[in-house]
Amino acid sequence: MAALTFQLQHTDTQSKARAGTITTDHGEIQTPIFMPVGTVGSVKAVTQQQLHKDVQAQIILGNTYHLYLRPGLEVLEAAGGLHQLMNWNKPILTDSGGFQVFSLSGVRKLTEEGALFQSHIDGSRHLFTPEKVMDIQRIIGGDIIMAFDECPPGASEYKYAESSLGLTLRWLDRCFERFNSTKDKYGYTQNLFPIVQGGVHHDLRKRSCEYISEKNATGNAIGGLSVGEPTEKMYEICELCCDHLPVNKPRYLMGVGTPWNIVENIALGVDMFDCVMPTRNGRNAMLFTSNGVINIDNKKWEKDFSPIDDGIDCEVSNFYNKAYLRHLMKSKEILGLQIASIHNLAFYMDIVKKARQHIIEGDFNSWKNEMVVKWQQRL
RNA sequence: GGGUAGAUGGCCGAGUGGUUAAAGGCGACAGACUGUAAAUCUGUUCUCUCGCGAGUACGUAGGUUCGAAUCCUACUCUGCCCA
Repeated sequence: MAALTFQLQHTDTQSKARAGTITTDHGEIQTPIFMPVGTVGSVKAVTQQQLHKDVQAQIILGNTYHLYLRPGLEVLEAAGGLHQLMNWNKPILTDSGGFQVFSLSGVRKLTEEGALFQSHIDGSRHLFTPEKVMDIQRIIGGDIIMAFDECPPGASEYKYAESSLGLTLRWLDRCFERFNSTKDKYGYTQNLFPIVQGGVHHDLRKRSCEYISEKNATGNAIGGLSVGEPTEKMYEICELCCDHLPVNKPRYLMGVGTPWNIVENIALGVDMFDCVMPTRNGRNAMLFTSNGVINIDNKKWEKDFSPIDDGIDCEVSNFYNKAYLRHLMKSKEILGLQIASIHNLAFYMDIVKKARQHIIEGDFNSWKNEMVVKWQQRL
């Protein structure tokens, strides 16, 4: 059992895109990669079998905050970790709950010590400290676990972003200290990824990257983007971060994004992505396809019996037609949510798979520029 | 045949003299969603007009009144009860 490694195989000449292979104790991950989000130990509406066969997921996410509240550490530990509980034998990455510090802002309080949350389930109070978050993630058993950070809103002023970053970096030291003084819980190696913060401010981001690089982690993450700032700002900051993070370690851009966001950020040097968009928007009738964006609820699809998407290698997307999926969604049939989620995830996986091919073949940039226009079209 | 309750916008259903183009729900039609408090949320939904506004509307036909979905009369239809 060994720490995560990253083998860089190709670097694009026209852009900063890279193709590589991450090796974990639960198998390999071909990068660039998209990681479906399975917050509570479930990629919503998609079975593990479907994740393997139809989506062809290589790694999925879980969330510390949610799993800690339910099913709770006792169950997770008794199961032998999340892999065992959900029968998922490929890699898992767990987010730290840092994003919940941001998104549950109505029910939490921040201090130097940590973040005091009020459970959205029963209102009970829980203190998350960097140490506790490391301990919880050890028990959940993610192959990759994330540092506990604060994710300030995209519009944050310099002063707030600076003090927030200070807190995040102090928390980072405590995360590593705890992580390094505890052991892998289930026999395979767990890896801690630190997270760059600093809002939209260049010097803060640069300082953050430098600080984080010194940790010499097996991979690094960029957080605090696509949280309200303009898209161009996101690209600008992302590029700056990529330029200041180690070349030979995977770079993970957290929470991004649309299909076009993903290929644009691949072009800037990002290797890993996660986002709720394919599943959440899928459940809400928005389909991302090879030809553009579809709101499958729209009347125009009522009698369109063509496949949801025959431009990707996914049996579900090829098999079901638009009129049927519209009917299912309008009827609030559970099958509709499943099909939409599987299709969107398969499309996302297809994007990163093709991106990788084009990076290796050397025509990534022109392919990307063509696809970005095509995918954004509203059908 | 007798009695009784009722008839409201695509549907269900509030409203019993003016603040009612008419609550609410459903349906329909759009929109939003980026490390998931989201199978959620928002908007529109009589006609004409970009809008201001105007015109038609609460079974049908009359009537009372300054004013009626709301009161009166007749009719039509529907539910229920009794024969």
